[in-house]
Amino acid sequence: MSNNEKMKVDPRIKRTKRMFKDAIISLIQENYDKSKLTVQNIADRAELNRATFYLHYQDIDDLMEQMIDEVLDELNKTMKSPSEDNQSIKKGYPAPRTRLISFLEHFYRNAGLYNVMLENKDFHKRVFGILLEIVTFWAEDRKERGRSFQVPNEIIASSTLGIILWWLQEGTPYSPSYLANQIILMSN
Amino acid sequence: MSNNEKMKVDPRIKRTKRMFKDAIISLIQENYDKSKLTVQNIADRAELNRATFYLHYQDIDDLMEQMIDEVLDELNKTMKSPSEDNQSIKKGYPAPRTRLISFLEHFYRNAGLYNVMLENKDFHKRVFGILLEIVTFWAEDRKERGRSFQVPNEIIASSTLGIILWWLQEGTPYSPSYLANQIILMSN
DNA sequence: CAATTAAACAACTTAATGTCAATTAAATAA
DNA sequence: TTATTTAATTGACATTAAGTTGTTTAATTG
Repeated sequence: MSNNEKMKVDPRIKRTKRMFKDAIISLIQENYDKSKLTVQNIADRAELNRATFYLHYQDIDDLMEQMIDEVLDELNKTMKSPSEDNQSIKKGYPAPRTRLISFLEHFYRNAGLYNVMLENKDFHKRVFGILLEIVTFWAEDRKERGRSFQVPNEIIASSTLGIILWWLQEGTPYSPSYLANQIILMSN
Repeated sequence: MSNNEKMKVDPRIKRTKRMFKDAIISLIQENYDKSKLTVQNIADRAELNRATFYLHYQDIDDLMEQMIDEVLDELNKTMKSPSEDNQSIKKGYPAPRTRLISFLEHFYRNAGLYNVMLENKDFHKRVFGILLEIVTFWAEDRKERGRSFQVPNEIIASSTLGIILWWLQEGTPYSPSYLANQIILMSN
């Protein structure tokens, strides 16, 4: 049985990991100074022993990576299920906008977490990859309708990511659908 | 006499600081793992004593900050002088594009450094501020010519920054002027 | 209940930080 | 050129964090 399957996992482990994750997020959000995060700090905030940390993670980076994997799994799920049983493929062209909105909504819901994690270069790259897929799909859609772009997909994806970064930074001042409109507007 | 004036600075200090800066840049560029940068590493690479580091900097963050200040001073200089004694103000409207190009050229010349430093949140914000100025100036220019925008300046500035980030990440695949064209194209 | 496994805790090793005093070497001004 | 100033070197030391280990306590599961 692959360890990908949902194995029954000891509830103590679930709880412990949840506590470490919550701890690091709250610390980063108030401290703002990731360079002076220590394992001791995290353990203190989680109200767990420092040694327990090493039972689950190699080091702080490892904790971050696991959090990244989780949230990206969730993002991928969000992106796949609701846009495919939508009208998207069947009706033809409301797809791109819907897809972008559900993407943005996921960011909106997890703004605090994303705002922290997008500073991580690796995470940044992976989000860019997902965005590039969206934009490519979108460009093909336009092509079919005879209105192809002059601007490379990478440029559109990276500018969209830039906007999202700023939006999170500023505390998500606009709604996901307004932002989606602005983004679509810019790419025309 | 203000310490703002160019004081004669001991050439030993200049050399030492230069060596620490070069050291940290080269380390980050190969390691890619800023979290495990140590003062000892930096001193080793600089071929200087670790204690000498503390003669000039509080800690690694302080070194980074000083580098940021320097490069932004330079950027500001680049932005001011050449666009103001150009045809810009006199002739009226070749300004915005010229301004953007000289901005991008500065990034192009210092690509390695910027690519490292843009991971720094503070630096990122300051660059965004400069870009916002450029974009605002640019929007006013359009207004005068009766073609105002529907998209907020912040959106344009952040998407431009997103493009620049990606461009640096990929090793500056396009020329500054090509990129400037793409950016201007997108904002229409 | 019995076996298993996680968490707590204390003790310890290693590595990095930050500071200091004494000395050497380089730059500059008289 | 010499004297003076100031930077850099060096080794040492105290402090703090990182990791690891062995043992005890407590929760989970069959």
